[in-house]
Amino acid sequence: MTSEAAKRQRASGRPATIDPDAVAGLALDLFAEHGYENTSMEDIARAAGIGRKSLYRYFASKADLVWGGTEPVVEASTLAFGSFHQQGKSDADVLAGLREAAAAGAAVIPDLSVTRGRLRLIAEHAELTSRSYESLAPQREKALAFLVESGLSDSAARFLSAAYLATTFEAWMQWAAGSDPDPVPYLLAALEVLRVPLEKAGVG
Amino acid sequence: MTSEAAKRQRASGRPATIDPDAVAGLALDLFAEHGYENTSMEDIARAAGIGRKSLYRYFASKADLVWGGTEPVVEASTLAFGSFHQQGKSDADVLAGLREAAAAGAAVIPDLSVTRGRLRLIAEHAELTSRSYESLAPQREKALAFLVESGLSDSAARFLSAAYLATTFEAWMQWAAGSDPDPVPYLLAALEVLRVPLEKAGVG
DNA sequence: CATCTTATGACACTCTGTGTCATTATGTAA
DNA sequence: TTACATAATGACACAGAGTGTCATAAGATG
Repeated sequence: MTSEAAKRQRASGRPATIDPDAVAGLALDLFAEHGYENTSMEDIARAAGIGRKSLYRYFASKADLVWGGTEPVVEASTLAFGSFHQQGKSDADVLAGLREAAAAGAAVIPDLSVTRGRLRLIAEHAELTSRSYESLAPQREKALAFLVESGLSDSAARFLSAAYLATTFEAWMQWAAGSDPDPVPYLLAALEVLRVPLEKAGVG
Repeated sequence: MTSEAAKRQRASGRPATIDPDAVAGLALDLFAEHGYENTSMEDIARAAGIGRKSLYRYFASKADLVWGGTEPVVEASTLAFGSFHQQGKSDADVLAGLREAAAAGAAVIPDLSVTRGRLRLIAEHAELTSRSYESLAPQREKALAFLVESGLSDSAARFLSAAYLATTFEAWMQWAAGSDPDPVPYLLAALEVLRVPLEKAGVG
């Protein structure tokens, strides 16, 4: 039994026999070998030795096999947002908070080569690229909350958080397209195009 | 025969009998009445008095019925980018070019109330919101080309165009959620969060 | 061993999106 | 008027995503 399976273990009842991480990795291998659209959910289930319905119990969609494991990144970013405030820094320098959060998110990724493979697969398929808006929604919410707490108007905070997500995603894509080991310089360069509006205001 | 059908008319052969605009409008009505996911392509085809296959000949996907008619907006934005350069303005003020392009795009929309309805439908369905990345791709390319021509590095231009699209989309969504007649103030406010990096450089 | 909990997968279903192909309608030329 | 070319049309069939139901299997607990 893997650690992932152990996590799902309850006090009683049948324990999980499927390791989601292993299945996702296997799916990524199949996608790399035969192509994303040429690999059906049934193919993946068969290769994993499980049923198609069981596969859907762990992954709500085919895209979830690629977009996945972002919870630790969001969690690390959220912690960075929180500690940034706790350090009593100025609200005027919210951009520094965004930079720290982006870097903190990147820092918790265990295997960057796997992430690079996932991002390249995402870049190659519009169906997966589109998914970014949904998949990054939790990060957007955390950034929005941070910006509102920093004193920005709701409207300005929404604009800035939208730009924050779009630029950092673009940074990750640029990093994935190359071979540089460290994504952080890309993230910092991306955030250079952002600024906090002087009036901190929205429309009007 | 409508003007739209006339546009598709060739020198010879059977002329089109289906008006895509009418079909899309009818589809929007059905979505509003029964909900997006409760309305199948077959329902729409039946209501329009055509076959499902014919419906797919005019609209590549169900989402295309909602995301559609953006070509004039892209065209107007592109023209604004071009005339901005022709006026011999400084490359340093590329943000003004982005503002003009965004406003020019909004100016060519014939019926804003229809656009508001479409955007609200998009806001309510993650499936449609996700589509923004693909649907806005042409605008992203035009903005990217403009920024590169303005002297930005390819990397910085990609970051800025990503932020441009994300913020203007967010502006449209905020406008659609309210009742203000003019979307331009939202667009201008959104672009206030952008800046041109001083070194105009990318990573490194 | 009995029982409870949960994973599992078989079955059936709707819907999206695609491909093929015969048919029909209409404009143009002989 | 008669071919003829062109393109719209829709009938049929199909793969695959995603969902719902339900009987069964398997392991943990008492």
